[in-house]
Amino acid sequence: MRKVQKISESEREVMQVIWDSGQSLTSAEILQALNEKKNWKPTTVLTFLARLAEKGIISSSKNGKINQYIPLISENEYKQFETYSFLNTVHKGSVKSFIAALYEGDNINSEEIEELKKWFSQKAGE
Amino acid sequence: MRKVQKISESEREVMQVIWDSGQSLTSAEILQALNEKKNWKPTTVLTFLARLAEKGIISSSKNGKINQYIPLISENEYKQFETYSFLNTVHKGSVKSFIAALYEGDNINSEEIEELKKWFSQKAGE
DNA sequence: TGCCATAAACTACAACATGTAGAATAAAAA
DNA sequence: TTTTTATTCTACATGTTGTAGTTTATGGCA
Repeated sequence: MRKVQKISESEREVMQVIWDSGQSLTSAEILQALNEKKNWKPTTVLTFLARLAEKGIISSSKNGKINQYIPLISENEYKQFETYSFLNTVHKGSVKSFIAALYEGDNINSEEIEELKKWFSQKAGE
Repeated sequence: MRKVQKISESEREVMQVIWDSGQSLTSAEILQALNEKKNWKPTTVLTFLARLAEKGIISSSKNGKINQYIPLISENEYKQFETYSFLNTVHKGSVKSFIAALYEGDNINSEEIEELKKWFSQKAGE
């Protein structure tokens, strides 16, 4: 995973469309997918795409006059990057601190705890 | 926990001093504590303190001409807030997605997993 | 009691991020 | 060749952040 840069909320929404599609998309396709939820002008979305390219998150390749946009990093890779930064800045790198915050803040319920217990048991055995 | 606002990196460093002290501090005390690591002018730190007060993270009460700065939310409460926002924006609220990102990104080692397993066993029994 | 040191408040400003989109350009279609 | 249209450039207001000088208020001291 090369040097990733953080993306903004709007950029994240654009990426979600691209990641969800599982393939490369044209701006028209991206526009259409965003159409329902967002009220962005086409050029606005194009700006986001340009910025995502600058940030090294996607690349665009021209096919005639139409661009194909393809992710350079997967959603998972990006999440890993964000998770890692978050853990370090807010929790000084401590996973335990993170889990404790979830627990104390009631952001995790007993089902999730059960699930995680299973998950940990399994992983720990590997 | 009232409506908390996110704080910047520098503001976080100032808060760390206050939180670590476990009591209310004067700006002089804060300055001194920051002195070793940071090269901030006194007024710079005062600006951070003012912004922290605006953001509702601390309050200052005047005692003569000297201010006492005291946290309005604890470090844990703040971490809970940040953790909650992070989980929602990056992981769509899924704890499992978070843990998976940690695991896949090699941000958690087997000792930590062991530790968390214990932690979960204990918590789940409560 | 009036002056002075000093703590705090106010003001300032550059750099960057973000949302927003019009204007210009390039290239395909008619 | 003219027209349509996708993409690139340019622009700009607003907000955040780091940084700190200037002004004001106030308690201590002469």
